Amino acid sequence: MIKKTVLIPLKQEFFNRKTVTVARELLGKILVKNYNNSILTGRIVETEAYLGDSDPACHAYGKITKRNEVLFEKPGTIYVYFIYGNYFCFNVVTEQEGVGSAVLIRAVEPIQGIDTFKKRRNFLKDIYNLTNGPAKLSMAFGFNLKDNRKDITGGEIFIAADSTKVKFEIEISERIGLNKGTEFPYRFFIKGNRFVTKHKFNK
DNA sequence: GACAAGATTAGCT
DNA sequence: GCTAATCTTGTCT
Repeated sequence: MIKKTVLIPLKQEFFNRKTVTVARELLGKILVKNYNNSILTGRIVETEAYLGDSDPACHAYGKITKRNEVLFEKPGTIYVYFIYGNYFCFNVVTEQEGVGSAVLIRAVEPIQGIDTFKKRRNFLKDIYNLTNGPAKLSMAFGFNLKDNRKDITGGEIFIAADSTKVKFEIEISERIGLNKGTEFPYRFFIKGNRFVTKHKFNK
């Protein structure tokens, strides 16, 4: 049922564009992690754009600190941060070096390694609940602070184009879970996909 | 050195 | 639908 596909990492140029563009085009792409000789993959179905200079909700808004400096690195850098005590969120830095912007991966559709995902998610049976949230997918893929600052264009973690070329419609909404900057329509997700986070905007 | 807040989730009602 | 859990980071003293 799962076709063997050739996974070629997206290059740095892909991320060296406007954050909103990258966020939209990341939909349908394949998130890949090589893990102890096995491989974990998932189709990206939901993203959010965070723009550094003009976006109060972005970690990079304001001044550079030790925590957010990764956001100003070169495009294609992985930015993982810890939140609410227990959870990680997985971002990819966009635009040119020195611009503090990134795309948050909010949800993926599991493709390979579902057994591993389930194990990491406390043997959850409902696959629609495995990776439909930024912290959930980070748990399933095993992302943590050790992955912060890594290069996503060539390493054990990367994003590949979808060779199956499945067609889908893109839906846009306001972002989720923020106190500031919620008015920006920077959230992108695949219309009708069951692996998108269940939320008020998604009803 | 101490404290408050946060791009969330799980679990219970 | 609501609330607790949980800890890193930034800011202030």
